[in-house]
Amino acid sequence: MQSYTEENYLKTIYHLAEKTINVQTNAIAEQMQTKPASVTDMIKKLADKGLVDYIKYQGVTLTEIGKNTAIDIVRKHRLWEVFLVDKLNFKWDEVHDVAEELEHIKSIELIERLDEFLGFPKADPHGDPIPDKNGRFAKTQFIKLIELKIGDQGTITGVTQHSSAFLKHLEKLGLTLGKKIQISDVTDFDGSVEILLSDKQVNISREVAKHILISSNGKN
Amino acid sequence: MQSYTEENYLKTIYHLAEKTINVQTNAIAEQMQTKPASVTDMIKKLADKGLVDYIKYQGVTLTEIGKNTAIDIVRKHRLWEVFLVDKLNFKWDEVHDVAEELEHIKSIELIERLDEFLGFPKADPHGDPIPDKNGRFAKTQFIKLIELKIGDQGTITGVTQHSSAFLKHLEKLGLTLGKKIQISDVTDFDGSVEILLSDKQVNISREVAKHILISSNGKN
DNA sequence: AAAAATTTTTAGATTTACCTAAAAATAAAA
DNA sequence: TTTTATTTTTAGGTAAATCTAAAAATTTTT
Ligand SMILES: [Mn+2]
Ligand SMILES: [Mn+2]
Ligand SMILES: [Mn+2]
Ligand SMILES: [Mn+2]
Repeated sequence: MQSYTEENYLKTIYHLAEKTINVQTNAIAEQMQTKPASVTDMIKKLADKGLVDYIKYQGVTLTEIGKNTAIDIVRKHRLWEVFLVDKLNFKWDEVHDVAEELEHIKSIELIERLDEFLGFPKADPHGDPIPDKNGRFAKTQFIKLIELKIGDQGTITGVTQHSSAFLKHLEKLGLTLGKKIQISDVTDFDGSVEILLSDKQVNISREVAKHILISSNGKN
Repeated sequence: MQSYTEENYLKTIYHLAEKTINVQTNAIAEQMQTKPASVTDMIKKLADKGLVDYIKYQGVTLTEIGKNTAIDIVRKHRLWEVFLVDKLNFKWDEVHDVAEELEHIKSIELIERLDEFLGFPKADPHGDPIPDKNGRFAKTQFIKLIELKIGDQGTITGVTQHSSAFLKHLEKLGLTLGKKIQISDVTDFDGSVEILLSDKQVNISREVAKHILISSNGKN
């Protein structure tokens, strides 16, 4: 059984490991809003428990057990987010912090029944895949909106930024999950992108375009 | 903002205060499954925070703020219990431990929306009243089944014991909330009570009868 | 290959929530 | 009203998760 804190470390390491093989102490510290010295302490503890492999100065990787534990926490987090949005009518930008707490409730029965109650959803309100009870989920192969060319079409299926400010911004522009879009122009000056929606046309900054994921329906 | 632990102490003191004015250190320790010395430490801390009034060797009482905080935790606990039973199909004997964790999730918005989602229930699966968002609830005036006389009728509306063993036992006997009963006999030998249900007749021990609450529909 | 910069670890403290053992206060019995 | 029993508090310590400051290792630059 892991503590609330250990679980948060495992989840953070899991997400960071999606970018780099060996996860660095400083990266964990930044993500967890703590100090590198504290991270070193915790890494040693997790290594003792067999949840991470650790070589001094070389960063950490999750062991099989550590990875499974992390995936289970991610599963809980995303299922609770679905609950909050689908059942309690929260907006997609309001659910993260509460799910951050709910993900630590320890009851296998609870989460399996919640999964069933929600109809075994495949993705959370931000388009992220929800692992099943065996930890399996489809590795979604999305393309970043920023990488699309003029004329390309697709459907918004995810975001890589979960801050309330960012999500509210998308909401206001009408860029929500499931919306079909087409790139109508890319500005030379600042790289901002002009997007054609069914009813209107919106302009988004390069920065925003970086964090939107598109499932492409083929070129043009 | 209180810690998980402080909240549990406040809730325990609140429940104990329903029996005695001044709550004793040892009573808290027993309820919290901890040592009296630890209780003294925590009491001092709660007193410093203005959540309890405390005189050395004289026990504690909740301040207005402390009481409101406790009631809010009780509200959360009971609402989550309703959720688990009504929405996730848990049995009434399976919900306590999970609710014990869920009650500490800190989000006013969450609990208000949950309340609404559940249809503003007035009582939890054990018949205990659910405080509204202002902390108000009807002081239910139930009588213990053990106090009924032969011929008395009533409806089961609560229990004063939440252990799984006890609740499963009641379930098996068909003694669930809302059931109408009539006392058909009280055994001299061991004080056990014979109860008439709509369809059958069951015999319960004195000990069981002590923990069932009845809303009486008048004598005989 | 040194020097400089960055990253990471150690050393030593702090805070929270516990504990045991012993002392002090209060309540009950003789 | 002593003596005895019970309750409660203090004293001193532990473990988890932090922190700051300084030392050590690694990486990058010159
Ligand atoms: Mn978390
Ligand atoms: Mn999400
Ligand atoms: Mn609790
Ligand atoms: Mn209950």
